[in-house]
Amino acid sequence: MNIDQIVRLLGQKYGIPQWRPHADPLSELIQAILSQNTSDVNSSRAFQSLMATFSTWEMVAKASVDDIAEAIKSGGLNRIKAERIKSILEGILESRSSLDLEFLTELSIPEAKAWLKGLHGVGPKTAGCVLLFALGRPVLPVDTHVYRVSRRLGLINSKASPERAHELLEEIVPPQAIYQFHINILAHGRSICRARRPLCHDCALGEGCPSNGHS
DNA sequence: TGCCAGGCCGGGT
DNA sequence: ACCCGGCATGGC
Repeated sequence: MNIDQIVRLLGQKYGIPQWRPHADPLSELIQAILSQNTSDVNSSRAFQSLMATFSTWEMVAKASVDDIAEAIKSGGLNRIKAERIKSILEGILESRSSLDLEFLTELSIPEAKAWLKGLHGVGPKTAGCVLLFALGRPVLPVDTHVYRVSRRLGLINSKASPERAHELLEEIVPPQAIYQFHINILAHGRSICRARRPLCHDCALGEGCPSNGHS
């Protein structure tokens, strides 16, 4: 089963998500950091609380780690995330002199990704979220669902590391299909395809799911 | 109750 | 190049 068939089957099962602009790149970055290894209920509460506590990102940059950690407490991992958010905002202010990441649109995808990953606490998944959701670039954020389900479907070698999965999947998935692939793989991974093992018997991507018949 | 959630870093092999 | 512990709250 090739990538085009999988994209089509996912589309039949979950619909074709319509592209819509998300947040500005800096807000997307903060949201992505808060979502790291955290349920979306907890992380979105933390983001709302952060916005409600501080009126601007400049205020967050000047706040103490303790105060930021308190504001995002409901998200979990709050101490380490508060340190990362503060140091990232301070770093952007120092290097760019304003808290604005729109300049990333002028960079190539590899350049923009490298710049983001240079920030402490920003890995491939977080950088990918900023590039795809805020800037509309054809980059695939490989989170646990994308990683696990892609291996289950046989799209990539089950032994590939998460880092390697990023490279492999970006070669496989057509740029124009990345957004819907990401959205629908998450839908599939959150509902049906939840088991951690690489293959299973109940992963039903319609009749053609290659995971059918495995145990 | 115990396990897990849209990662990433630092230290060890 | 991998592997692993740490980080921490809220939901089920």
